[in-house]
Amino acid sequence: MSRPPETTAGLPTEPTQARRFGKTRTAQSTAIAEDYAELIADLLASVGEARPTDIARRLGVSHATAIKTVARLKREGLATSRPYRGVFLTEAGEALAARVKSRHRLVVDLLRAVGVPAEAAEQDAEGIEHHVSDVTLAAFEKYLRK
Amino acid sequence: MSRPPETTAGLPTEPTQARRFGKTRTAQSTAIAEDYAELIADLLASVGEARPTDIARRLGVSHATAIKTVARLKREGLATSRPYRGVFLTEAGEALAARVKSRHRLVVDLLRAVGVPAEAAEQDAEGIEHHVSDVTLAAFEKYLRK
DNA sequence: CGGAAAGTGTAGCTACGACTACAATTCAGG
DNA sequence: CCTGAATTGTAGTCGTAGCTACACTTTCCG
Ligand SMILES: [Mn+2]
Ligand SMILES: [Mn+2]
Ligand SMILES: [Mn+2]
Ligand SMILES: [Mn+2]
Repeated sequence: MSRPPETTAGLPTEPTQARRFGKTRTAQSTAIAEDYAELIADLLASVGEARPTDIARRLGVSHATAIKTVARLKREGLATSRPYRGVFLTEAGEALAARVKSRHRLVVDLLRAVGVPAEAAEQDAEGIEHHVSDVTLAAFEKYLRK
Repeated sequence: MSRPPETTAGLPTEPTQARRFGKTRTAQSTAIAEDYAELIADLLASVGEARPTDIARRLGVSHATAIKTVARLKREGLATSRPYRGVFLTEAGEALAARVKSRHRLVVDLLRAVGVPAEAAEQDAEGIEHHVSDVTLAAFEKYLRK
């Protein structure tokens, strides 16, 4: 019943390290979808509609890029849209947006709690949020409650 | 002397949000270079050489992928290598590796300090480390010292 | 109500990072 | 020393995410 060690000579074991890097790569591929979902939900809630141009302006990309990525979200069952109408989220898309939003808040709160200035916390959270596992998230919550 | 507001109706202001997303995108494009630099430095220190196959195994990618990315590091002045010899780091590459390594450690330490279990901390740090600004890093250090 | 402006969509390009398949080189055992 | 295994390198393909340029709708005003 002995498992292989997780580290040798300072370095983690090969399979362990490969798994970690692999998960990080996966997270990066979902990061964009998550940001789009969150932003679309925010726009729908605050403006009432999510137009490709608005999405593009918010993200700081060209409208062509935004439209292409929305097409990917549609392919993945997260969004819907019809030509010259705004973008909407499917149930799956809304669920994702909700999860992402709460994660975003939690990460910002944790950063603030350990003394990170507001603007840096907001900035860094935008990237960090996509790499925080559920286990870590739970630890953040527990820490913040105390 | 009045600056434009950073938020309106819950959402950050357009230019603010666009800047944040843009920085996150940049961070993601440098993340891979950072991990390669850190790993090559570790291999050089612990094994004495950094072979493409070893790099590939550690990262969990094919050797072809590793070789191509090393080529990019060379193009960017971070690494050197000659056919069928191992990979080495330039001064710039070593400097990057050192910075990345200390950041990695700090992020893990911070996560552990707020109660994240060891393996989750290691896993998540691998992604988070690329999105932690100097300001946040300084805050982490200060928090850990107390 | 008819344009012009704004918004939307498409085409075609680049760069990156991943892969497989195959070619070339190095290196160890016999 | 020579030959086969391991390593290294290269070619070609895919998907994602950017961009600009251009075409097509919609919408808003005069
Ligand atoms: Mn984000
Ligand atoms: Mn976010
Ligand atoms: Mn990393
Ligand atoms: Mn790292």
